[in-house]
Amino acid sequence: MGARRRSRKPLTRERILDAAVTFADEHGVDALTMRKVAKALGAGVMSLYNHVAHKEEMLFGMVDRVVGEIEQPSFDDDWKQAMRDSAKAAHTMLMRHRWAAAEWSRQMPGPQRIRYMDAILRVLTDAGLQPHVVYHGYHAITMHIVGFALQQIGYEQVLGEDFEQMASAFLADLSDTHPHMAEHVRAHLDDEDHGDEFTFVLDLLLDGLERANT
Amino acid sequence: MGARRRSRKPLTRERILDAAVTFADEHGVDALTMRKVAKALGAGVMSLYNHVAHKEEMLFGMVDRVVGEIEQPSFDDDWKQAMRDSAKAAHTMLMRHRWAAAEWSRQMPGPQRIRYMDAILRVLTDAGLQPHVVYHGYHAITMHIVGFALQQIGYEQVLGEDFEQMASAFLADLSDTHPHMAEHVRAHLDDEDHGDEFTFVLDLLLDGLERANT
DNA sequence: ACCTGAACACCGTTCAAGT
DNA sequence: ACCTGAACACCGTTCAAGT
Repeated sequence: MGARRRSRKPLTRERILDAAVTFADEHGVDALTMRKVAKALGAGVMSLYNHVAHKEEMLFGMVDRVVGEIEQPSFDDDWKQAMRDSAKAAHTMLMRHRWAAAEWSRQMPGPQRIRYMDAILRVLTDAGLQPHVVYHGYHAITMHIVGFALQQIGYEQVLGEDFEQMASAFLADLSDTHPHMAEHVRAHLDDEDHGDEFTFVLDLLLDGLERANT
Repeated sequence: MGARRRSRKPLTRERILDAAVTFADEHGVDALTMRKVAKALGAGVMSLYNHVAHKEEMLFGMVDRVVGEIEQPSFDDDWKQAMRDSAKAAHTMLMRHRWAAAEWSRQMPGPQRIRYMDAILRVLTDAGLQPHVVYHGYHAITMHIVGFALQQIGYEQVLGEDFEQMASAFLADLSDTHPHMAEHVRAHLDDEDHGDEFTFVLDLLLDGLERANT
């Protein structure tokens, strides 16, 4: 132990994306730096540029790489169940790579995301939904997946701060001026039943799509 | 004309946020720099720090400022119509300030956003929806608003690039390997009926909430 | 073909000094 | 109380040089 250089293997786009994803998982995407990725690989900064065009393109590759971790939906199951499982898998991935949801919404689709989209569109099409319902459904579902992850991550981030005492003072203030908001925050705090909010809203969408098809 | 210093008025948080929003609207949030905001105001960089804590806090203020531009929903109309109008107003704002949707999902709610949330929660509550439906409904609706804006902005950004010729080459490739995806892209390109996708999915949600209430 | 250090043109922010 | 320039510790990326 104690060796400084990380590896003798040659640098690769693959290895760079790996290191970058690991770093972002651990330290957040804001702390992600070309210099730090290089260091994690025991290479000079400029060596990275032989395999990625620039930082933004590296981020593009990173998102696409983690999207590839989502397992494909089943084409045999009940379509709604297949969608629920696939959405859940996507959600789990976005919670594992907490930077990925924001980046997903910033970057263009790469090969893995195109493959993912194609699979979802196929499930909806095979379910017998009309083209315009498939079209809207695809957007509604992916929006829900990414949007929900973004919101949950933001919410959990707040919880990480000086929350316990802040919350009650905040609620006291709020109760006078914004009663509905205060009630909503309270509901968040006693996080009881809404444990499966993700599925609740997803089902709202799936049922809605089914009904819109008639 | 030709005066370099922008103004003799003293620096204010208000004026700083104004300048920053205007700059971000024009040049995008990536190009937004403390130095450039200062220059736009004819002030030294460090003067900004007398009124905002740091760049991140300035961005927080910027989002909250533009959220304040969304007009409050009506409490008299049919609740669904009120929600549709309010969602439309929010969407229009997010299209006017194209950086705002991404920032909305990154920043904590400020005073204006709390006021906005409270109003929406009130509409849903007054509609007679059960607490857990209000709770889920609020999230589903705001998720749709922000998520839709993010997706539309991303999509329009792609269109701005070397698209016309790229699209057909891209489609040819795609048709073989990802037929459903190719079909979806084609549907996007003939942007016919889906003109009101935003409302279509929103109505899916509103109807779903109503039904979930029984 | 791949790797790299030096250098450039930027950043956000600290600090100490001004009024 | 507000303003500011100089300085610090970083960035991403260009370039020219190495193998």
